[in-house]
Amino acid sequence: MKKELEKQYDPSAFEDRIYKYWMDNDCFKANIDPDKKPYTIVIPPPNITGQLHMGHALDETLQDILIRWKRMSGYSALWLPGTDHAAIATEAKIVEAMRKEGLTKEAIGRKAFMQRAWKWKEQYGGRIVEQLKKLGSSCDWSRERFTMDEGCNKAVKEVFISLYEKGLIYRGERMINWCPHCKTSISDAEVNYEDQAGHFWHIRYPLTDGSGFVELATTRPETLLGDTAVAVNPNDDRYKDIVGKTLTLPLVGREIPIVADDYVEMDFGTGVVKITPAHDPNDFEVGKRHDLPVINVLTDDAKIVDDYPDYAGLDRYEARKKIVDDLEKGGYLVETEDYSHNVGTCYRCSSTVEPKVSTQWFVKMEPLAGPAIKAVKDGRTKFVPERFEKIYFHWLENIKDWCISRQIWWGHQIPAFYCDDCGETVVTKENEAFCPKCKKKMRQDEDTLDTWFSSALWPFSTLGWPDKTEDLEYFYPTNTLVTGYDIIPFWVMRMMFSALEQMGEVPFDTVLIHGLVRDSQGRKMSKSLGNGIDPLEVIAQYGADALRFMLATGNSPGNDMRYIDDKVKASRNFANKLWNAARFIMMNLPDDYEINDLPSNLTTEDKWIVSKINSLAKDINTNLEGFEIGVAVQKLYDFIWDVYCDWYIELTKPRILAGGETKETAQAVLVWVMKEMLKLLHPFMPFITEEIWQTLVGGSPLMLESFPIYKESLCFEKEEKDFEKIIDAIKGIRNRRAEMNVAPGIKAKVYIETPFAEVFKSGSMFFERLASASEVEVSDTAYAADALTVVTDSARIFIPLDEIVDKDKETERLNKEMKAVKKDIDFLSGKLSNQGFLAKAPKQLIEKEKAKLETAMQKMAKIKESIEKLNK
RNA sequence: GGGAGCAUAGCUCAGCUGGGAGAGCAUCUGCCUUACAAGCAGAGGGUCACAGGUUCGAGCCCUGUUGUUCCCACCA
Repeated sequence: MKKELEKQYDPSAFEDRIYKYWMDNDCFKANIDPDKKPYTIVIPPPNITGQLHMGHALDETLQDILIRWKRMSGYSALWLPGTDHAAIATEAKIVEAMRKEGLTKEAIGRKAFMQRAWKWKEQYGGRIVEQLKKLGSSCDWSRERFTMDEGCNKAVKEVFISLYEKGLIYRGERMINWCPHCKTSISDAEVNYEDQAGHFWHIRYPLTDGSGFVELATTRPETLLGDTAVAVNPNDDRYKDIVGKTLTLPLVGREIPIVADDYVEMDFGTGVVKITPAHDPNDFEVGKRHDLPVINVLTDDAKIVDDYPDYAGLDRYEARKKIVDDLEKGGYLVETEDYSHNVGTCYRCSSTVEPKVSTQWFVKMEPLAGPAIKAVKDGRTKFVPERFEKIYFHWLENIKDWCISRQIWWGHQIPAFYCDDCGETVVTKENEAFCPKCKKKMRQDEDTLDTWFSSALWPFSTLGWPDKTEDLEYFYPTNTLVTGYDIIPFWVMRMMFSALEQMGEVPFDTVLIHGLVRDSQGRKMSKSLGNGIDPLEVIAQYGADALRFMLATGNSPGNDMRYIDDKVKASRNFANKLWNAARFIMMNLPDDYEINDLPSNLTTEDKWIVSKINSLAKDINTNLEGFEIGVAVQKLYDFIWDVYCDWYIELTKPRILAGGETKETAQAVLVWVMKEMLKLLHPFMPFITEEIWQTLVGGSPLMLESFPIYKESLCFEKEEKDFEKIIDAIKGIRNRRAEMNVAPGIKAKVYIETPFAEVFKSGSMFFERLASASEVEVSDTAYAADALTVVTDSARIFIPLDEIVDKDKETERLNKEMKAVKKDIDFLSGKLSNQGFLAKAPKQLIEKEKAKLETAMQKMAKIKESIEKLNK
C-alpha cells in the first residue's frame, strides 16, 4: 500500500483520533514491572471548578514531556492524574447556583447540600479532565483520583488522627484570618497583602479624670467600639505620667486603662496605640500580656454586632463612616490624613479579611518544619532552579501554626466528636462516636478541613496509603514534581512535611518549578482583566502540538513567559515543515517499500547526517536530564528544519533523480533519520509524530518505541568534517552570487582549487543543484582566467562569469574580505602570543586556536594571491 | 523593612560548569527550484543596563549603582 499523508497539515483531523488510539491500546497504563525502574509524576490536581488555562497547559506540557521521555527510555513511567475538590471555590459555586434558585445552604441542610455538591462534581468535575486529554497528556487514567474520594478520605482521617495523637494537631482559641465573604477561616498562606489607599484618623480620647486628652491615630476607627485599652511605650517620657490612668472611650463611654507595652513604637504616629484585642493580631498579644478583655464588635459577615445600637447591622465600612462622623461631631477627631497601608485579602474572593479570635483546629508546625528543611538541605529533594529553595526555607523557618479548619461543608469533615454534656472530645475514623464518660452519642465537629490538607497527602494517598499497596511499594517515592513557584508554600512545603512525617521519606526527589504564562504585554492573565487566552481555542486553531511546542520553546525553569500568538504560529509552521518532509520522503518510496535498518553503503553525506543525529540524541538526553527543556526544543528545531529539511533532503534530490543504488541508500537514510527524529520529537509533539509514524512505519505505537541514545557505532567524525567543507563551499558560492545579484537561473562553471580533492570530487554533484553550477572541476591548482572568487577554510572557488565580473568591484570585495580575515589573524595571534594564555589555558584550546590561525593565514594568502592576479 | 528575579538584535526570548554573541518574529534583496509561500536562498542589525574588580580570558564569577517585576513582613 502506498504510504501517504494528507496534503495539508491539519492537526484537528487527527489529534483526537491519535489520542483515542493510545487509549485503546492502553499506552498510558503504567505496570509494576520488577525489571524496569519506576518513574513517577503525580499531577498537581486541578480544581474541579476549573477550566483549563495557560498555566495548566504549561504545567501539563512539561510533565508530559518528561513522562513520555522516561517511558520511551525504558522506565515504567506513571503519570498519576486526578482532581482537587477545591473546598471554598467549589462551595462558593454551588452556593451561588442555589442562590439563583432562591435557596440557601442553611435552608436545605448539610445532607442535601452535600448531595447537590456531589452531583455538581459528577457533572462538571470531569470537564477539566477532558481538557487535559486535548493537550495529549499521557496520564494513566485507570489510576485517576479525587482528593475527596474514599481512599483520600481514609488517608486524611489517618493523618489527622495520627497527628492528633502525637499532639501535632490541636484545637484552640487563636487569632485567625477570617473571610467575611466566604464566611470561613483561612490560613496565613491564603491571605494576600496589598497596598490600599486609606486614611489615618487622629482621634483624641479624654482622660477619665478630666485632666485632658490623649491623641492617637488609627486606620480602623470602627474597631474603636472594641477598644479595651490604650498603650504607650514604657520608655516614652511624654506619657510616663499617664500610664495607669484611665480614659473614657468616645461614643461608647467605657472606661479603659492606659498600659505600657514595648510593642508601641515611640516615633510612629503619636506614640499612642488603641488596643482592640478582638480585631488585631498585635492587639490580641498586647491584650494577653495585660489581661485585657476581648470585645468582639463584628459579626461573621463583618457587620457591627447588636451591642451597639447606633451602629448595629452596619457593614464595617458604613460603620467606619458613621463613627468618623460621630467622632467629628463630638469633637474627638483631630485630623484626617491620607495614608496607604497593607491590607490582607482573601486569595479566593479578594475580600478584605478580618483578624478574628476564634476556636479552630491547628497543625503545630514547628516539629514538622524541621525535617522538611533538613530534607532539602541534605539534597534528598532538590529544587530546579535551586534558588526556589530559599523561598521554601524562608516559609518553613518563619512558619506559624497552620489553621486547618474551615467553616464550610464541602470537604473532609473533621473526624472529631464532642460530648455536649461533659465536653469530652474524641477523635476517631469511625462515622459516629459515643462519649467514653457519659456514653451518649457525640456530635461531630461541623467544620471541614482546609483543601490543602488532603492535597498535602497526594503523593502517597493516591498510591493507596494507608494501605500497603503494591503501587505504593513500587512507585513511591515519586520522582519529579512539576509546579509553579506560586504554590510552593501552599502545596510543595506541605507535601514535604506530610510525607516525611507519615512515610519517613521525601515525596519526590526533584521539584521542577516553572513560571507564569503572562499575556503579550507581560500582564498576569486574569478573569477581571479579561486578558486570558483559552488553550482550547489555541488548540482548535493551531493544534495541541503547536501549543505544547510554543510553551516549551525558549522557556527556562522558574522564569515567567509571555503568550505570543506569533510564537504559536512559528510552532505550527514547524509542525507543518515536518509534515511536508514526511510527505516528501513517502512520495518517493515505492508502494511496497519495506523499512529496514541503515544500509552499509553509506555516502559521506549519509554518514554526516547519521552522525549529526547521533550527537543530537546525546544532547537531548543530557538536556532533559538537566531539565533544560527549552534548550532541547531549540536543538530539535534546528536539526529538523536546517539539517534535515534544508540540507539533507535537498542533497538526496539529485540521488533520487539519478535512481539506482544511490537512490535506494538515500531512501533508507531518509526514512531512518526520519524515524529517529520522530522518536526524539515525540515527547514534545506527540500527535504529529505518532500520526506520521503510523503512516510511515505502522505497527506498534511510536510512543512505546525506545528513545534514541548516543551510539559509538553511529559516530562518523571524519565524514562530518568532510561534508562541512562542501557545505561551506556551497554557502560561499550562494553568498557570492547573491551579492553579485546573479539570478539562480544563470548557471556557471565552478572551479574548485583545494587540497581536499577527494572530498570535493565525491560531493561535486551537489554543486549543480545547490550552487547553480553548470559543471564542476576540482583541482589542486588555481584557475587561470578572471572569475568571481570565493575563499573558504578548505578551498578556493572560481566562478568564471565573464559578463558580470567587474574587476574593480571584485577587487574591492576581496579587499574587504581580506580585512576581515586580517582581523581574525590579529585576534588569534594576539591570543597565542599572550604568555598568560599559553601558560594557563587548556592545551586543547591552544591547539584549536593554533589550527584556526593556520587556516586563517592560508585563507589570507589565497585571497592576496587572487587580488594580485586579478589586477595583473 | 527584608529577599529574589530580570535588564542581550526593532520585538519576544535562549545562552549548561567563564574560551571570539544565538533563535523566532519583524526589516531588506532575490526566488512559485515538482515536500512545504505556513516555503527557499541571501543580507543588515547587539560597547550583552552602568561603574569597578577577579582572571591569560567575563554576557556568564564578585562588589556597587540605576531601572523594572515579584515574594515575604503586624509599624497602629
